[in-house]
Amino acid sequence: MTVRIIGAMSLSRKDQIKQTAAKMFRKRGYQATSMRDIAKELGMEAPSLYNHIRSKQQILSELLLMVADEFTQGMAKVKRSVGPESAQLEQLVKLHVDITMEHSDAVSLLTGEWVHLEKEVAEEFIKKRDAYEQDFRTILKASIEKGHLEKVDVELALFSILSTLRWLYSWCGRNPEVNRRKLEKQMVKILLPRKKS
Amino acid sequence: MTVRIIGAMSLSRKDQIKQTAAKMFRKRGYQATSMRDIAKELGMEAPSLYNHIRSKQQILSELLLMVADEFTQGMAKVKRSVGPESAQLEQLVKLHVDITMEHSDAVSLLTGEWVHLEKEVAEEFIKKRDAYEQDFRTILKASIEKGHLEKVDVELALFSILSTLRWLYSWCGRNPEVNRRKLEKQMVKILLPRKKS
DNA sequence: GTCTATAAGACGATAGAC
DNA sequence: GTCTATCGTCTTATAGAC
Repeated sequence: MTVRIIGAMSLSRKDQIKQTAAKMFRKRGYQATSMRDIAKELGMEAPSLYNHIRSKQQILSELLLMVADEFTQGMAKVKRSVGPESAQLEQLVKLHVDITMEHSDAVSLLTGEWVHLEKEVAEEFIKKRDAYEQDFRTILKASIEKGHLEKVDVELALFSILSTLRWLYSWCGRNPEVNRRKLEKQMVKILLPRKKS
Repeated sequence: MTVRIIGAMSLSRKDQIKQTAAKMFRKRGYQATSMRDIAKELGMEAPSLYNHIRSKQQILSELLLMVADEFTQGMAKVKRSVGPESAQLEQLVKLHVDITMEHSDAVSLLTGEWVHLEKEVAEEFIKKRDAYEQDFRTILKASIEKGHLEKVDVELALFSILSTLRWLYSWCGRNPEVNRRKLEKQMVKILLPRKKS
């Protein structure tokens, strides 16, 4: 049951479990984290977890699909926005910074732990990831073709940008005092080198 | 026993095991790959593996330390080279491309699977990784200060460059026909934007 | 909603025959 | 050097008392 307290939000037991699991999956990996480990961290016994979740797999899939949906919805909003593609690219960098700072543990699972999803959920996840990358590619390509960005190989530039954005969570982990605005600004400068005219 | 055949190199049984394990660790992760899985892939029974290796952990640590040493030695060679730092940076990009194409499965383990190393080996690995990054930082910093590169935040630029180079293995996995020279050239262009004068 | 007890099986690794 | 048999431990998950 969800309980609200004035000035703060008390998480439901299920959300506590998911949050704790995310932190442990991030540190040790999904397979190396047992239900006993998660329970112990929460001060309870492993079987008690099953009163709140159906399986260990459900924890992972809900975490990953939640973040994937955040990215999908963010991309939809960017696509609806008016203005040049170069401005949309800046919005995408900000989207990554925002989601990463909001859900850094869950975001950290996007890179390596999704392989432990069972077949059906894995397919759903990959579908969403590929659609996101395709949208990103379209915007980047248009921006380069219109001469807003340096002329480089689109695929390799996309790869480089996404590689950096995917690893942002480790940057935020090492620099917890990071200022969101400054980070966004520097990231845009490094990842989206404007064409000199 | 190692056997040489004219025109080809026959791997020792131990190297066969390491190579097969690397491929499976890459695809499913260290923890999710059992000794039985590895043995089956090689057409043998799990206990037979122990005639060639001492433990599953030994396979992982030898793979990771081998690649780490490749990077350490490559960096030493770059540091010994004469010429401007901007040229040294280009050599580093080429170093990553070379090692990644030569040992792509083992390289893929550098990003996520090193966390499964046992304490002592993990510390050795981290020490080497940190030393490598420190050398990279020194060269990058000098290059920016001397005005060879665009003026950007050194730490964030380093983070971005290493993020992309670390993920190169997945690029090579998806583009197997990739031309090494072209890849190096494009990487330099994207990662090391020269200052316009 | 939490517990204890336990099922049913996978794991890494060893012993010892051949 | 490979096998079969097996040890001891850990795993996810369930049953049922409270």
